[in-house]
Amino acid sequence: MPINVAIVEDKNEIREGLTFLINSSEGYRCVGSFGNAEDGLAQIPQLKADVVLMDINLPKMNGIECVRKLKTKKSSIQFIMLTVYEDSERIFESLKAGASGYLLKRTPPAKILEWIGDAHRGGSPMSSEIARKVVQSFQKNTHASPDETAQLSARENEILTHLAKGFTYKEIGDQLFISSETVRSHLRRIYEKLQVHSRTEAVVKFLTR
Amino acid sequence: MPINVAIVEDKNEIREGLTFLINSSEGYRCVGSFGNAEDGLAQIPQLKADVVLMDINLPKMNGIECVRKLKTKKSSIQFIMLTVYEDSERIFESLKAGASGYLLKRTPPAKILEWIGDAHRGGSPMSSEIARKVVQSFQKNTHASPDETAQLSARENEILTHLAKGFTYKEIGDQLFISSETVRSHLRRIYEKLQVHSRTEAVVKFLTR
DNA sequence: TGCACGATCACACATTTGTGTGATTGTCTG
DNA sequence: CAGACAATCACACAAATGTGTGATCGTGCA
Repeated sequence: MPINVAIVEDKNEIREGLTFLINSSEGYRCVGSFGNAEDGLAQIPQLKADVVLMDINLPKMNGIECVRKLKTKKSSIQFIMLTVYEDSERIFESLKAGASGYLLKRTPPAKILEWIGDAHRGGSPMSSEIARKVVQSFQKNTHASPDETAQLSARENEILTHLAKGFTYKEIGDQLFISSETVRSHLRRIYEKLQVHSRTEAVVKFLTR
Repeated sequence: MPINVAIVEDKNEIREGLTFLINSSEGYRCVGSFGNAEDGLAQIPQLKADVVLMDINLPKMNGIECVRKLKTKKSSIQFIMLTVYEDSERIFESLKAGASGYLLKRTPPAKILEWIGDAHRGGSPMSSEIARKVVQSFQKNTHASPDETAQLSARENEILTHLAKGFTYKEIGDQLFISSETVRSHLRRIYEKLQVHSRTEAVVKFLTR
């Protein structure tokens, strides 16, 4: 059973090149190719596609929007963005929309087949430049500051976790089977350690740590 | 100028295998190999290493901790985790610690050289199984909920941004040149739209949106 | 054995917040 | 032009929060 691939790409030359590449390779079959997002959106759900190669820059609806819509209809399809854009914004938007891979068009054709297989097996093929951008956002969102939350005891962390869900002292106390006064005691220490003076500040430090 | 590589790996066989692989390849040179994190931590800063291959499971200090410490000392070195662990927790911890790549040990040796080059050129080599885990966390953290924060007006967003920094009503008013009463008015509408009843809940929705 | 420290609880008081009930002004749109 | 709506401000009162100043109990460690 070959891997069924569909293509959405507006440049004829590239689209035909990819179609030829896929059809002439053992184990791969191109089951459809479209020059715009609208056609792809209408036809792809009927095809037995396993993997879709999606260009981002398309005439009307862009490829990211197209993935978003298709993914909600047929979540089993794996989408690989195939594009020239290297900026973080487009990468993240694509991944959020449900794409599992993101490749630059300058990827050598031979590699593309490998990536398609990867995606089909549940991997997330990414050019390593792209992966770096993703990793960086990861590092920014998590690492960054000295992280004072590290000095908190297990119990204090537990309290803070509940605080970060918006519960009042009383509610937290009820859930942890302690009095609200105790919760306040813990909070006092937490504020001291985090050097803050309100729930909100504490929660911000906790969530963005 | 070859790429200088150092290795931290406790299994003699693997360490020697990697050393041989690197030294027998054009353009690569192994400038050091260590059987534990402590030795690596002490020696690597003196070596002119470009890329370090780091095992995670080491006798005393683990590889993630070792990367964290080395990265603060010599941030120009690129670290690639080379391990058997495939669980999200270790992957994320490594990336947060400053690793730029994460490869599974079952990666074919030939590929490893390619990955080292990738890392050296500023990429983030990752086995596609690993990339998938990273992408998934990305999708979870961003996508997900209906995002009620979308309905907020520009001004309301501004207020919320300040609120999320932990300022009191008075402080926010001063910064935006409006009275604290007005801030309270805005907050009232914000709470309504977000369906919450406290600053903390609002901030949580805002930060995790 | 003694002491530091985390976890628990209590009371008091000032401040901040959440919310009900208003009002005024400007802008945009059908 | 009327009506919707965002932005501004005011007053009042109850509830929640922040903080000072205590106490008790258990566990680990020097």
